[in-house]
Amino acid sequence: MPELPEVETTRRGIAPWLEGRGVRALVVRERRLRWRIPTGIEARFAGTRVLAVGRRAKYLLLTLETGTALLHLGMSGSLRVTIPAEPAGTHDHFDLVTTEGKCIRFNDPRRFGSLVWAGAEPMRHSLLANLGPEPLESGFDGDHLWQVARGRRVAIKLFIMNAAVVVGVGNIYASEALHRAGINPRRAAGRISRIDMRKLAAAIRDVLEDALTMGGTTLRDFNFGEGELGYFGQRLRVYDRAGLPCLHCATPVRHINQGQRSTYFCPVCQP
DNA sequence: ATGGGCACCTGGCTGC
DNA sequence: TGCAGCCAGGTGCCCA
Repeated sequence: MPELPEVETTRRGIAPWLEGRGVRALVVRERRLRWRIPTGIEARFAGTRVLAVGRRAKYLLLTLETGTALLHLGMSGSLRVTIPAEPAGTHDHFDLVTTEGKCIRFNDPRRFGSLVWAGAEPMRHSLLANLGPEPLESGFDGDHLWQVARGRRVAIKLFIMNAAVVVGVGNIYASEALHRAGINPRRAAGRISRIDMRKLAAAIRDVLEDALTMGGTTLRDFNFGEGELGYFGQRLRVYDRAGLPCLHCATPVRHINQGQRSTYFCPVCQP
């Protein structure tokens, strides 16, 4: 499910249950995620306290008194808030149990998610060290895109999905942002004008912020039954709409493959 | 350095 | 109804 807005909504959902709380235990049922959950990570969690729940790109950062753990939801991961007595279901791979009796439960059918120990300086961890700017923070704009794209022949859609360029732009929002910016996803990144890159940066920001607003309203209470994070019912303009009319000009939306992923665009609005 | 392709997994849907 | 085949929202890593 998760693209950046979903990850950020998850962060906001679990933070109130974790920040400042004591950790009773980390209970691992399945270690075989994208990377094997290290044996002994439980000892880092037990008896400590959660200082902060942060985010960098699509990684959630659980900052404990003992160091920081990185949690990634992968393609199909989700977190929900429950109680330890609730029986764990299929694909409920681990629980973070607080001293107040709450249980943050990780579910991930495809097991592309991960739980990694990053120690005292998480930003120096190899998974975080080489990431580009956050799209919703200062440091990301069209000039940045234009500068980094110079000389690059890769298709613009793959370019904006590259986390070294900008983080948090997944397959859905890449198509959506390019449609909003009126840019053909197959154009070479290095041949896009500074003006168009400014449009694109603004479109990326808008798409992600819209989704974030939607998620915030959809998931006001992240507790118990409501804690399941689904995909937001955001109105997608081109994604998964092959053959359907472009919402702007009614031309049928086209579907192509780029880098083994689906891309959707309007051939008229995105020449 | 860059770009292209593969890998990791399960589940849901489609079509025969 | 059963089943093979295909597709899925991520991303690190290997190779040319």
